[in-house]
Amino acid sequence: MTNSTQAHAEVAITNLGERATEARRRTLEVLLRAERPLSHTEIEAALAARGVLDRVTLYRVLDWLVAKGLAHKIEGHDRVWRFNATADDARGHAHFCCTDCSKVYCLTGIKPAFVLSLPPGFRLGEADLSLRGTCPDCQPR
Amino acid sequence: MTNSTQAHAEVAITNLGERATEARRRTLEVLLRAERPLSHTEIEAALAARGVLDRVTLYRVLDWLVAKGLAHKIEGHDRVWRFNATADDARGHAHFCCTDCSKVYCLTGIKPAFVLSLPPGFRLGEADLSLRGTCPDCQPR
DNA sequence: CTGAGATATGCAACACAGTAGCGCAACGAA
DNA sequence: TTCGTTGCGCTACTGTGTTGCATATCTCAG
Repeated sequence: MTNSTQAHAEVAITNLGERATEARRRTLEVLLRAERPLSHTEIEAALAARGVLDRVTLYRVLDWLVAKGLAHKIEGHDRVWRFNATADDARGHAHFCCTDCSKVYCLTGIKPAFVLSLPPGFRLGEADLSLRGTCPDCQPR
Repeated sequence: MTNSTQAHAEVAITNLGERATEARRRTLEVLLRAERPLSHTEIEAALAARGVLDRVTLYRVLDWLVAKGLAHKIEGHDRVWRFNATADDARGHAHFCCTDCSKVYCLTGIKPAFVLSLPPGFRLGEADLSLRGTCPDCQPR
């Protein structure tokens, strides 16, 4: 499992004809292994286990991954970016943000459907549906 | 017009049995007069015309207005809160954020409709639909 | 009217995510 | 090897929002 994720990360990068540097491989690895979007800080912590990566470098690597389409970037309700290895149906799914622990989950099953009646002059690019509530871990039982 | 907005602001506050201080009146006034949600900085600038208000006080006044239901707080894509005098149908409408000038607009006509099939264990609180694109002012003509 | 308690405000200092500039290291092509 | 390009790390900075505490202002009982 561990090794296959490593390999997957490396292949994904080299397939684009890009340099699979240590920083990029390890960062993508962390994202691929996570089952929910991670914040910069969470990624940093995850990486720290095997040697630290500079804070700024991590920001740049994450932006790079997003630019190359290997990751996507979503915003929580705490003014923090979170990152996700891009899945098959990346575009347009909803996100769920726990108001308790503030973890974010991708809800790939839910897509926003809304009446597209923008006022004149507005041109639509993208739409995000973001839900708030409590996640399974934080359910008052 | 100017005076009626002033009066409206004052009445809205005193109607709640709360103290209509200078800071609160003027802040609410600015929000009432704006036709789109304003950021802290924009509000500060608008207030500055008639004497400055402390940055922190403004933050507190805004939170107070939100707590009292006189304003609501939305988040843009730039990690900045924006505030809006609460309209009749405040809950659940969509917001449009211009990717060019990053101004935010309320689209009270559009409400998210989505299939509510949350995975087990998730409990839904609120939902935000946020749209991105270019606003009328920023249309490449 | 006055004084005590509650509430608002202002100031300074802080916390935190994210960014800019710059030098050096690693790579890759000639 | 050399040289240009790309990536990395360090330091310092920006902008938004927050905390703590002292002072000012309001309210209301007496």
